[in-house]
Amino acid sequence: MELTNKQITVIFKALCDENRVQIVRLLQNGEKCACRLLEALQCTQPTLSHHMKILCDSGLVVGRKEGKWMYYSISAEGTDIAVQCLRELTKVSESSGCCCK
Amino acid sequence: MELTNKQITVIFKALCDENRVQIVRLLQNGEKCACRLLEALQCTQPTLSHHMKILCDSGLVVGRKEGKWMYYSISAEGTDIAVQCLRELTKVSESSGCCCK
DNA sequence: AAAACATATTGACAGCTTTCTATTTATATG
DNA sequence: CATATAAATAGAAAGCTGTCAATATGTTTT
Repeated sequence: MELTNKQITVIFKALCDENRVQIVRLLQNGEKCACRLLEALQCTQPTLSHHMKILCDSGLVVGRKEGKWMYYSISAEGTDIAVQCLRELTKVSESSGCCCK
Repeated sequence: MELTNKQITVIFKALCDENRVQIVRLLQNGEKCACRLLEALQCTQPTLSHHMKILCDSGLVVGRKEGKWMYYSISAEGTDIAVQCLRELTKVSESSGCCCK
């Protein structure tokens, strides 16, 4: 998995905003309709729509349209990529000196 | 480990900027002096200092002062917290319906 | 076809981020 | 002690982000 610096920022930008973190928490209970999220979120519908776009762009969340409703859920694949990305990015190479370099 | 939404945003804000992602990559090879990072980074010294502050605030990076030099490295503890935080945040509860809710 | 509803898009504005130059603080050296 | 060096801070400018009101798009129902 080779991600550019730019792609990495897109993933983690999703979690840079308190409202979006809250949305992810709400989705931990399973797939939710946008209107349900809106009820829980003290913001307007366009603002929610904006946040959902950023979450979907990051890959952490996926949307599914059903009639006039939009259902969102946490993406297992997307979150696996994010976790692996974070692990690899913060992994210190074995040949690197400890604190005594 | 109970982090607030705000604390979570502070962690991931560190990785929302391409320059900071690049800095973390540079630190994968081990502890580095600020002046070394500056050489590799096409930005001014105050800008680097600003980014290092955000990285340290996130806990992903730690700084160590030695004389007039400042040495930075990836924090094993901080990155473990970040990975665990990301895992927990994106974990879907077992009782949640699949796609058929 | 018209009305109602759910969501997305547009455009505007306030506030935050990134970046720079200039300056300050702290440390080492002649 | 004066000078040089490394890093942090202050202040300002440009650009990005989050937010809203208004509007558009798409879907269902009457």
